[in-house]
Amino acid sequence: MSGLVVDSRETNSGIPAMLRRSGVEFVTEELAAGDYRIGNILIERKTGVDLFQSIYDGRLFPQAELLCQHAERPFLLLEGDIRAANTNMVEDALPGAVSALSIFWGVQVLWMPDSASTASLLRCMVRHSTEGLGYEVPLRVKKPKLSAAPDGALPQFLVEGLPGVGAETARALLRHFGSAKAVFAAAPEDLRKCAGVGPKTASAIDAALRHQPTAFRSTRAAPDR
Amino acid sequence: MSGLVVDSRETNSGIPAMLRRSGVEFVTEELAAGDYRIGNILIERKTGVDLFQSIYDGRLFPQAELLCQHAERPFLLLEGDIRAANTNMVEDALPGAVSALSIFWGVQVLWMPDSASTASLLRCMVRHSTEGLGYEVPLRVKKPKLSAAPDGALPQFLVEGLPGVGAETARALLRHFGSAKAVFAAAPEDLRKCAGVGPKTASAIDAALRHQPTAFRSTRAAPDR
DNA sequence: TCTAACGCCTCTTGA
DNA sequence: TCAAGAGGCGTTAGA
Ligand SMILES: [Mg+2]
Ligand SMILES: [Mg+2]
Repeated sequence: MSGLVVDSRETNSGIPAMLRRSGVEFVTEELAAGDYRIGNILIERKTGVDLFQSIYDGRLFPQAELLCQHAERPFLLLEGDIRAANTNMVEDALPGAVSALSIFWGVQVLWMPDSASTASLLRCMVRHSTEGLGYEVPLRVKKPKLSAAPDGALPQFLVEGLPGVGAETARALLRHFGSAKAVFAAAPEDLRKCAGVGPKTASAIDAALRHQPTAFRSTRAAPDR
Repeated sequence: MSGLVVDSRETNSGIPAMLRRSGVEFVTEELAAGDYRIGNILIERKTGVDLFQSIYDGRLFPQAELLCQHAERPFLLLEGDIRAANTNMVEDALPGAVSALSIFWGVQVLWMPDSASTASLLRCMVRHSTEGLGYEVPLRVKKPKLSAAPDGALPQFLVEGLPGVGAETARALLRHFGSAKAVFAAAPEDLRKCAGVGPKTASAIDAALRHQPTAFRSTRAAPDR
């Protein structure tokens, strides 16, 4: 996917320089909307002062509008101590603005404490959207290791993966059927014979085991669009 | 449209109380995913500590997956000085997580400085999504397009419980055998036909599935001695 | 999340 | 066809 484009007016924020220093490649252009573009992502960066100024003179929503016209995934990236910048507006101005931006325009509103963090975030977003994460994310983490785990740890862990099955039920199932393999092979009627498994859990288990997945979320490579 | 539903476990955050005080109506339920639901919007709220804890024990992405399964518009609402909560993790973990959630899961990430602002934000979101802004805005909603949540998460989760099997191998096994049930029923020789499974992994898997545990570590009752 | 270390798998080589 | 070795990839652990 396409790389990073930085709006020429962002130069004096110091962020482009930080990006360059950390080896991020980008081109500088005058963007019609937003400050940073990464593929279909378009980011408007604002300090607290910028933000309240925009709210004050009614430019915030038109700007969001513009952002939406130029990209599918609009972001507002707030930077620094936002609340301190609100000198003469009601407290609810911030939540109100964020709510409207997110609900009506689909704008994501992020916050970073300073411009160095903003640069890190941009660096990450560029990497993720051009190269992906580099691996598929594991859904199950902290497995009991085979050696030096108590006798029933691994089978219990396996069986606990079933929907509606926690530690108690997992043990009950294992006692009843003997092994994880047997549990996984059991018919729903037989599962129900085990304490803690009712009709709902039994059919959820059966469905989970039989389900033939067709698609997995991929994080290894850059997302398509 | 529909009103606000609050997860019962959010009660002690103080936010439901604030909402009630400011006259927002809501019902309390145990939500399967997320903390607040407004129509097709589902919001998971996290403080900095929550966030890093979730990253640390690998629950963040599975949670995001769940969020995506339960709503068309998944939100992550970060609260407070997030970065300050990162005590012992690589600095890039925060931007990395935010970027990944947004890019790969299509989660809309928002930020509010504190829980009072969160309450205001929720109040605004309820109002905005049920009544509109209340005044005329140049409205051009462009929905961020979310790819439909893939259906492989649960089977992958189950199969990943096997020793030596991570995200990659779990998917390979599921593609090869079709369902978790089939994977768990497979003979070691057949497991080996699958990329990523050699003799060691195959027999470790077989052993884990066949093993008949005799003892479980019990924490329910006081230890015997 | 990222980073680093480790272990396993696969493929190639060579006989 | 088999055995051995190098290299790459995937899994794990730790922060
Ligand atoms: Mg700007
Ligand atoms: Mg929460």
